[in-house]
Amino acid sequence: MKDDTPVRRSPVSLADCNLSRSFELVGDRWTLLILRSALYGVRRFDDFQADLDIPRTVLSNRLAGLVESGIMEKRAYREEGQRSRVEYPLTDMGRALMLPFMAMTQWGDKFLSDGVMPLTLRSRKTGERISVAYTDEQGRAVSFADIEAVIDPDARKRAARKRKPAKGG
Amino acid sequence: MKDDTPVRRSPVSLADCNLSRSFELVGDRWTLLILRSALYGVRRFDDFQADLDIPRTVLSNRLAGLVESGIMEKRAYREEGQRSRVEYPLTDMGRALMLPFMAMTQWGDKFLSDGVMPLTLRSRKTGERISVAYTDEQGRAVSFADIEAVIDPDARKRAARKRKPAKGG
DNA sequence: CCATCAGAGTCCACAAAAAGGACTCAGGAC
DNA sequence: GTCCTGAGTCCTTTTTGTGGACTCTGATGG
Repeated sequence: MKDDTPVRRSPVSLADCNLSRSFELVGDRWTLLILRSALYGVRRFDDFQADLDIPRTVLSNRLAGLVESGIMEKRAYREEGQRSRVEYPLTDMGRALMLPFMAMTQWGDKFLSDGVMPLTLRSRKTGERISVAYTDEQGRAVSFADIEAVIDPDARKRAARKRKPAKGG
Repeated sequence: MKDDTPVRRSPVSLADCNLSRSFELVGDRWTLLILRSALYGVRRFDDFQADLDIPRTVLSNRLAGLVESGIMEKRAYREEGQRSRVEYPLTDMGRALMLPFMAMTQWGDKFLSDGVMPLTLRSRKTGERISVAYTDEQGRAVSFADIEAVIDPDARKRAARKRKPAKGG
């Protein structure tokens, strides 16, 4: 973001930063791996457990947290002549994590993969390879070099006003 | 990715998945926060420490890991008439994390923010707001609904061949 | 009606990692 | 020589994770 100016502190406080807030919900090794499996389609307790070889206590805690955050849902399901069981499908909020996760996958593809990519995206219509990139308002890709960050120094105040609009919002 | 087929296991093993490999390097709460500060421009040990209020032992360990991964660099710097000290700038590999991190920020903006965004991106040329999105090969934005995932079942084998090309690569 | 099975957990003992604070070490400046 | 600052290390306490056994529930089957 900066090239030679010495930055001593992040310009956005941890409490106001939507990135660090995201990390509070999903920024934990097991949570990230659970979400990876979930985005691949896994939904059931024992399937997560076997897929990731995660301790059952940890899985139980993480799933509860993800449900509380609204990223997953806890729901009963019933297979043919089976009794009712529980599954953990992603909500819209959870499915929206596909974009950052694919951006991260792309990063891994580039820097960690020997050039082999087990998972790629393609267009249903044209079959073209799809990637994640910066785009402008017309939906045209923009190179990283042409981008600058904008910090809104009043974000904290405006957030406070939004939360209790009685006091002047 | 799937809508009603029951998926029992991830189609890509943890060892082959470039997403889970990425998480091995950066998928830890403190590591993610250190990288956030680094992308904001922070570089020095005590600055990271104060910015994040991170225990010094943890910071020390994490920075060593990030240097070993090639995400950060450990380098001496010298200010005007000061003695030489150490800084931790991001490498190209580290700076490339801006894309997944901005994708994650966008997710936080949408789901966690009350609509307030302290950090946004804009085009240096046109001033337009920049966002992160799926794009096709011509650099045109594509909606999520038009995308499908493609799994390469031979990725594991091809990766092995790439790593020791003497045996037939 | 009793035993069995599978999914979805909980409980407990042990190990690893994080938190917090004091301490060290190096090299200029005073 | 003494002070100061940046960049760590060391040590103790607390928290979290790990791994395995155990529980609970409701269908199935003999």
